[in-house]
Amino acid sequence: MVFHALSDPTRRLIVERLGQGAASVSELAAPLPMSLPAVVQHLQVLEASGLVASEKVGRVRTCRLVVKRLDTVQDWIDERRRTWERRLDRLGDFLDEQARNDRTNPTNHTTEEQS
Amino acid sequence: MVFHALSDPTRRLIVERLGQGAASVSELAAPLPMSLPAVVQHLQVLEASGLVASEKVGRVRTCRLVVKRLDTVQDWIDERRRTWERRLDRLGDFLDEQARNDRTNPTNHTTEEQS
DNA sequence: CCAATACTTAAGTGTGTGCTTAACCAATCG
DNA sequence: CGATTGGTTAAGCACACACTTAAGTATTGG
Repeated sequence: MVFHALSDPTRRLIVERLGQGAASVSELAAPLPMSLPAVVQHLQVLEASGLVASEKVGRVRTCRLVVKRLDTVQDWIDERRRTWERRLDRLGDFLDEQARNDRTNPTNHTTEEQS
Repeated sequence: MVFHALSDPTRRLIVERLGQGAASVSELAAPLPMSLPAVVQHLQVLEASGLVASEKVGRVRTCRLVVKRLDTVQDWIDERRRTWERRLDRLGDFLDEQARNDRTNPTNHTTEEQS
């Protein structure tokens, strides 16, 4: 749900704001060009995703960023990169092998037995 | 657009698949539980976001992952973390200052002048 | 106690998204 | 050639999404 939560520009703005420290719902809503209920709906999505936590004290709900949750995205990205680099390594191995074959058996680019 | 592109599970699957190397449209579609046009639509979103590039040779379109484009997400995440840590630093400074005041002037937790 | 503040809930609306089927086009194969 | 493969285009449909306004509920300050 984290990717979905971050797919909306308004929600990313809210996350950016919360990166600078906790804030109340109306503080978050103030700079945004939409009604307060709309902001609350965004906050619900963010909270459901685990990116934001909040607690109500008196009549004011204070929201904070759950930085740890950013790992979800980070990890996914990292995994893609790792897979990609492993692929390049294998490609390198393949080319090395080809080069070896070329030296021992020029013009034949496979490893199959000769009949 | 990158965040939006990655918000869909099917598109993330496609990116994961392309992480292991380039693939044709039908290769990408084969394991997915939907029609080929649906997959093509996902590929269009991914291509518009810059995460995927493709070129057609003969009648087969080969798609590849643009790993570099993952930086967009990575950078945003990193920036959030940096902001967060700067905030914690400032909080640390504030607490240090308080501790200093506590030692020189116990019971007064502000820095204002005594009248 | 009354009014203002800080949300909260509910209901409705236009638009976007993910998918479908059907028809089509172009390259390749027997 | 005609059939198959690989992909594209178009139209339509159901549901999700980002909002809105209106009406509520607590909490708090005067």
